[in-house]
Amino acid sequence: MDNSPGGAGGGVILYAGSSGSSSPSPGSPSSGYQTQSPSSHSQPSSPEEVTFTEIGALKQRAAGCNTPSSKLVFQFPEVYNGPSAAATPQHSYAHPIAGKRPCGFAGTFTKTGGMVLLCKVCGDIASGFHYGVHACEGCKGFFRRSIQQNINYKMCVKNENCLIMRMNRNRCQHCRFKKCLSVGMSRDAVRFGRIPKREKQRLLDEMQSYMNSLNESAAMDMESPSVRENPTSTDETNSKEAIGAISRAYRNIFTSNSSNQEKAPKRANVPTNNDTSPFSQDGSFVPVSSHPTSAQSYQSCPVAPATLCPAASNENQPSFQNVDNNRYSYLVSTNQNHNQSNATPQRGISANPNGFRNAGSAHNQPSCPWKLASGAKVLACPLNACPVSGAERSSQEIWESFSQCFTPAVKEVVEFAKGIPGFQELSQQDQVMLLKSGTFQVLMVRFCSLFNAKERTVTFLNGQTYPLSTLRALGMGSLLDAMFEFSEKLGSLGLEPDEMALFMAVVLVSADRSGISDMWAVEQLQEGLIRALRSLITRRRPDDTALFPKLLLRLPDLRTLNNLHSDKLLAFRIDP
Amino acid sequence: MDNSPGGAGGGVILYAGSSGSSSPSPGSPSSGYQTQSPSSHSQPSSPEEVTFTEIGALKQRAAGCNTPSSKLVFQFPEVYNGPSAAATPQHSYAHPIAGKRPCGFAGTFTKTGGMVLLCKVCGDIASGFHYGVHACEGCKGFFRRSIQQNINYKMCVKNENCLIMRMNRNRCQHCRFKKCLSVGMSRDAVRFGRIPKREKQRLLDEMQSYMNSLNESAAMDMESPSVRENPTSTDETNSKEAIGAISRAYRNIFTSNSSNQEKAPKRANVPTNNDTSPFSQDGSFVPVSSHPTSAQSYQSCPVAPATLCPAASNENQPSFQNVDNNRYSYLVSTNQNHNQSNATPQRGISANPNGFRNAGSAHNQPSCPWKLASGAKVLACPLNACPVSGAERSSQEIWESFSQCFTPAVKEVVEFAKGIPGFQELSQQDQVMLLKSGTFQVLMVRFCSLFNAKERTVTFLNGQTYPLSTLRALGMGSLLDAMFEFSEKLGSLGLEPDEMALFMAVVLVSADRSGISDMWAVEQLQEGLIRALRSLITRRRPDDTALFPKLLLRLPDLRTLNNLHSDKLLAFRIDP
DNA sequence: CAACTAGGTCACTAGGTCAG
DNA sequence: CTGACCTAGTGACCTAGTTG
Repeated sequence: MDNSPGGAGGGVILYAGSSGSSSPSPGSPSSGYQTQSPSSHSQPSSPEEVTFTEIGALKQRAAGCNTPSSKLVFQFPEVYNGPSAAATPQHSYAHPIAGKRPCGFAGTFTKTGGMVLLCKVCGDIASGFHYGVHACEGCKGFFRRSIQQNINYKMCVKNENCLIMRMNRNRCQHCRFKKCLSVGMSRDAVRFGRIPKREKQRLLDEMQSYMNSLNESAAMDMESPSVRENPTSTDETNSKEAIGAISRAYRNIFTSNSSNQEKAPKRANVPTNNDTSPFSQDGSFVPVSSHPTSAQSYQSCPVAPATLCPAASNENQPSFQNVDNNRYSYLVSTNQNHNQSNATPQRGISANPNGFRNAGSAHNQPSCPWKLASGAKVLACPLNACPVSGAERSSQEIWESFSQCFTPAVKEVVEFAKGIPGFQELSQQDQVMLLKSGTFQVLMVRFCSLFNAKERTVTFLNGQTYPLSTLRALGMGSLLDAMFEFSEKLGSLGLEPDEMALFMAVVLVSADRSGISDMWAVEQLQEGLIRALRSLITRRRPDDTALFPKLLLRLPDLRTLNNLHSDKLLAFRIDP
Repeated sequence: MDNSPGGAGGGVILYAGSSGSSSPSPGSPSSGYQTQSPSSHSQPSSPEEVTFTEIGALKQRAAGCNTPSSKLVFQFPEVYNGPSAAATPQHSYAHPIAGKRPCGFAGTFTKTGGMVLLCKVCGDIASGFHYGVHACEGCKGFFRRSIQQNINYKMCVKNENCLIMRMNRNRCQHCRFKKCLSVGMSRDAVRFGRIPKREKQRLLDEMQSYMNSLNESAAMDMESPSVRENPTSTDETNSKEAIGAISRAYRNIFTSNSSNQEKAPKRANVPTNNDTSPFSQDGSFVPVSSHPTSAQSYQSCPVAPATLCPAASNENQPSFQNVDNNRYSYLVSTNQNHNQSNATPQRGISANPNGFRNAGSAHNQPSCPWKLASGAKVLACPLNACPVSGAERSSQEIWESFSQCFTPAVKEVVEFAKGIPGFQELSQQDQVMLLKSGTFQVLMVRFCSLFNAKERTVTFLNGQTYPLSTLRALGMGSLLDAMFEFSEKLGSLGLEPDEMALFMAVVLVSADRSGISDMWAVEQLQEGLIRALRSLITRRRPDDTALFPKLLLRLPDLRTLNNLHSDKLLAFRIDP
């Protein structure tokens, strides 16, 4: 059973904060269920607080941190304090519901304790351990019906490797059932009765260590990374070496599927969809984070969180800064495959387009914040799975799922940065600062091709392509236009992959300087990279002397985009 | 969580009357919808009629209903208690779903407890939550076909901003599909299974608070006045008498300056408008609040919701839109003092940069400058003195001053109603109910000339004229467009003052029927008025047999406008 | 007993149909 | 092509039953 990383059965773990906020997730079982005993029902129903996920909340809190430098780690919820240790008692939330849990976590998972388990099949919030696996009510019911009636679903219309996520789990029964089996669902694996303490403890321990590792790794990714490979070292690498190293990093990280992206982002309208997914299939994603689930990621993520959002940097206000950082948004990564509904409506199933998985909650959507008419929320960021969210989703949910979408992309940027000769020689703090203010810009460059200036369309991560007019109608105004403009300009330069890679490196080290402690080192690095870029370009196109300066002129544009983007994000976060 | 905006996704809410019966929804799926047992119906007074009929369409569906004839009405909720009288019960819903509402409402309509949701795309009655949005069978099917077949509709022949309404939804596929996307329809947003209780409860709560707020404000204005004088008497007035009386009331009340208005608002460019009075100014538009219907708005949509009046923007939510708005420059209004910093940056008084003409004097609106920058609030209703309020004013203040603006207009409608032969014969409660649901519609007709379709401008009460484009930039989208469209249509009919007066009377008595205790009396009154209207028109233009039906076809449009308007208002009230 | 889950229920919806 | 209806599912909740 469990394969899951998590061990216990395998659900993906998400921690919830305690606070009360609430978000129940949409699909989640929310309160109801779990709730404790029936008796407890008495309570008002759900208190809202039950929330699980609170991601949002966490996020926020995380935001609070100021420490720029450090880690972006977040704090976790109280929950974790001491991990192993005695701990648990810690959080005692006052939570109503929670209240009842004796120990901290204990009990609960699901709700209160602080953590939430995700369905191993689709990533929605699990309502319990069903048929040997942590699964949501939907997958539980689906599996039940499947075996009870011994249904033979009709063949998958695609390649039998549909990625099953909450939002698309109903599109391919064949693959859904297959996924159920693959994650270990079985009538033979049924477990009744209360969870043995032993197992519970094990789960907790795992979570803890998981959390710890997350923190560490995250932090590491940014900070200490230096350690690892590529000790390229010398800061004096010459241009050729730098070019080679950067191109390699670019290729390995952004282009390969390793992560999960597809390669080159396709250009927007790509009609074809190939099927896609390079991603591993299922599990794939999930693990994306290696563990992590997204949820956390944010928080923790060291990476991400902070990093991104560069935007903030510009602002003066500190406070906002943090805010922004956390909220970053982003464009996605890649892989897209395209199949989208609108765009390519081909039938039902889409593959999952995005490679991002959705972890939990909600459905999808996400991204850039815009709202629409009635209750829909627009977060039309290409990184998002879908530009508009139904009204039924809370802002938190949307944010959450959005963040799941962009987290992988952010991590890749971090990896890419580590591949830049000399980057790891900077102090950890400075590395973090540059990433904070430059991630968005790097992503903008990277995903430039998602914006098809000619066709006036934008392809989202999930592969869906929307006409600019539509998005604009959704309220995406200036930012979108600015992105298009930028993409058009950059695209017209016709850069080769290696040139693009180098340019991205330049962009990163040219990011906002505020907060940099060793300015000189950064500038040296920048100079070297710019030199390399010029040499590469000049060498390749001796006649086109204008290209290099044109490229540099894109930097101010990126800065502006960064600001616009930050504003939007901030706005969304504050007032979704 | 969910967000909100609509709660559940956002449909527009309509309350249905109690009874249960019927109706239901057209397309409804079988099972579900409906209702409860008849038994429960017990309640209320109103007989069953739940009809919403919007004239046309609804009718059909509505067929079930009993009330045959007429009405277009929808029902209102119980919400209103009687103002005056003791009567109404309040609604406290005990359980949402439950069948019985303590009060009047009882029946359930569609899903949620007692209310009917409107399609977010076209405003028709929604058959459920499809593709993430409350939608009617038509839009659901249209969207399904669109994505399944990946249809690329041919370009809009107009400006790609066709207003999609039930009546014209099939006129432009391009815009209809666009609207579907903009309201959030997506294959990724599909939700299966039953509605989580929590969500349902939330929806109900929202409705309730909405209703309450409506009651307060609306009720107030209307209630008391109705009572008095003029026992006109006979209910049997013949057409001529009725015509005479109504024309007189129209002339005395709407045309004269008696009230206090300032003089004629200028007509901005209003070309034609016959006679018309310049309305008094003040009162104008608004108030819709009366009640209406739809409520919901979910929370507002943030974005663009657009519709009407009130667009709100405020600090809190800055969604992108706001952001955009912020960048908007202000226009200022006029005379007023401006003191705000943001507001009028430019010189002190600025002329109006944008072309607005300023006519009148000002009123009070303190800040009219639209600034939108930081906290500006937009409440761009023609009845308002100024479309935008500075951030320094609280929502409450804005609401209050706005209410001062429209109160006179509302009172005039009440006076006019009293002048309608037979109106005062109705019970006080029924008078109030009709006024609640019909005041906005009457005002819409009355102030039709404020909308200059040719010039594409809107003249506010205070005499200022603004171009449509400017208002649209402030976030007033669909409602404004809908109002323009309506004005254009009505204006093209070229009614004479007396015809207009009679039409207004018909509009009033044709308003939402919910909550009416003596339906028969109302219907009789309506019949008589319609007869009078037909006779007047026919007599005057024997050749134009199409005019009368055309006029009646405006009623559904008014209903739609009422809904749109209510949404906006609600949105503003909930989230200014 | 209390903590849990398999199954049952039935409130709901995606899609298919086919008359209009 | 549109949209009223119908059917096969879906999944939120509940409860009987299991286990510590």
